[in-house]
Amino acid sequence: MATGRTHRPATRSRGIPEATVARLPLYLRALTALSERSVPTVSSEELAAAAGVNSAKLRKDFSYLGSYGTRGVGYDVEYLVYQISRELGLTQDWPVVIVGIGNLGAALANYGGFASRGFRVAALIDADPNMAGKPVAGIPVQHTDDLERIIHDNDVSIGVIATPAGAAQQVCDRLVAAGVTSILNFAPTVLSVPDGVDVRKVDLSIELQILAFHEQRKAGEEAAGEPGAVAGNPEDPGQGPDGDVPAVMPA
Amino acid sequence: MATGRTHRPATRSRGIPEATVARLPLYLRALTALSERSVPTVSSEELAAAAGVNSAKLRKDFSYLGSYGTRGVGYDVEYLVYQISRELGLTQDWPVVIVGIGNLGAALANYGGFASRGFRVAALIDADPNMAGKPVAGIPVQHTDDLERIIHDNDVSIGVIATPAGAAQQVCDRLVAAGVTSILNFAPTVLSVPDGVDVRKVDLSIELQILAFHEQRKAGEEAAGEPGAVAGNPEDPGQGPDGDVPAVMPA
DNA sequence: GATTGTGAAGAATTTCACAGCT
DNA sequence: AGCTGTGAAATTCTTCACAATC
Repeated sequence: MATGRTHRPATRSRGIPEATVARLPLYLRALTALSERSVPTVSSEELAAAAGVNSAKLRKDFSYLGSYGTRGVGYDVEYLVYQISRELGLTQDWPVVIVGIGNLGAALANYGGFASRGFRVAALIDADPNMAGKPVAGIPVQHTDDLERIIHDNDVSIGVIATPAGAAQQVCDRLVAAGVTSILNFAPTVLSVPDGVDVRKVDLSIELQILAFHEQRKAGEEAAGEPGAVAGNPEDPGQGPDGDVPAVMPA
Repeated sequence: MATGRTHRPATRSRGIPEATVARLPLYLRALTALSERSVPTVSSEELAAAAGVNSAKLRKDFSYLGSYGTRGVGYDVEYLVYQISRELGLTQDWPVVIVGIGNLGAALANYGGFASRGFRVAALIDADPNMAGKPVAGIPVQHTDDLERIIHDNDVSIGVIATPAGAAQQVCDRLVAAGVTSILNFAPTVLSVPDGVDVRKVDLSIELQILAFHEQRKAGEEAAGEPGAVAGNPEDPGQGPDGDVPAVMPA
C-alpha cells in the first residue's frame, strides 16, 4: 500500500485493488495495439492472452471498472481504451521532470513511450554545471539550483529520479518540498517521503537477484535426481496461455 | 506460476514465498550498508526501517530462511549477509549478456551495481553492424549474428533485453534456444517463453501510469470536500516507518 | 452458442500478538 | 528486559464455475 490518506472506505466504492491498477497499463497497451490494427472487438480470452494474464483475472479486473463488455460478444476496443485511459488519468497531460541526466537519465529522456501516453518531459535537471544548456533528446538540461522554480513553473507533480544513490534522498526531499507528490525512483536506495507522496522504484539489481534465485533453484533441481532433468522440457499441466513470469511457489 | 517442474513438495521445505524472495535483495542491500559501516548486529526493527518494510514482515521473511537471529539481541550482520547471499545464489558468479545497446543498454552496461553483486557483463550484443567492435563501458559490442556462440562460449543463463519492442520477442526466442533460462525484459512487450524460463520485466511507462492513477486520485480527493485537503499533510495513524514503495511486481 | 460479470472458494500475503529464548 | 520466531487472524489476490445476457 502506498497512497497516503489511510484507512477509510475511500468515499464510495472508489476501491480498485492495487493489483488491478498495476495491470491496467498492460491491458491498455494490448488494446492500443489492437486499436492500431483496427480490430473492433476482442474477447476476454484473446485480450488476456495478449496481455499475458488469464481471462478470469482480466474479467474480474474489468468488473471493478464497470460493465464495459457485451455478453456473447466481447469488449469494444476503442471504448475500453478510453475507459482505461480515463481510469488511469491519462486523458490529461502529466508534465514530468527527470533529475540526473547520466546514461540512464538520457535513456529515459529519449524513451519514446514516454510522450506517447499522457506524459510529457517538462524538464531535465542535472547537478553538473557542464551539462547545463546541453540538449538531451532535444531538451536543454537545466541546473539543479533551479529545481524548485522549474517544478513550480511547469506545475509538475511527477518526478523521476535517475541520480546516483547518494544524491537520491536529497533530490527527493527537494522535489517533495517543491510540490511533487509522485516519484519514480531509479536510484538503488529506499527513499523516505512524507505521507501522501507515492514512490515507486525500478531497480535493476533487485530484478537480477530475483532471477538469480530462480536460476539457482533450477540448477539445484537439475542436480537432484530428477526424471527429466535439464531445463526447458515443455510439459506441465494446466496453465493455459499464461506462460511466463515467476510466481513460482513450490508447494 | 512459471518455473517448470510443478507440484511437488520441493524435496524438503525449499518453500520460500515469492513475495519474500522479492524482498531479500532489499534486506541484502541494507545489510551491506551496515556491514560497510562495521555495524556488528542489527535488530529486526532497525533493519526493517532501513529496508523500508515493517519489522513483523521482515521477521516472518527471515523465518523462512531459518533461525539466524538471537533473541534479545538481533541479527549478526555479516552472518545474515552471507546467508541471504547464499539463498539468492549470489555466492556464485552469473555471466549476463545485454542485447540492444542503445541509450538504455549502454546505461545498463555502465551500471555499477551490476558487477558489485555476483553479476558480470559477459557480452554486449547489438544488431547494428556499425556498433560492432565499439567499446561500451569498456566492453566491445558484438553483432547479433554471433548471439548463439556468445551464449555458449560464456555459459550464459541470464539475458537482458534492451532492444526496441519490435525486436524483443525474436531476440528472446534466440536467447532461449541458445540456453538462456532467465530473462530481464526492458522492452515494452509481453514475451512468451516456454515453461521453465523465467521472465521479469521492467517497464517505465507502466510505472508512470500507476503513479498517474494515484496522482489523479489525490487530485480528486482534494476537490471532493476533504477535511485536510491538499496533499502532504503529515498525519495518519500507524504505518510506522514503512511509508513508501508499493513493491511493484505484477511482472 | 458464446462470452461476460460475479459470488464464493481457495491461495497467498500481511499483520497481530505473544510465547520462548538470551 | 529485550527481541526473535511463529501460530493464528485478517486482508488481499486469484481462480473457479455458472447464472445472466446478448
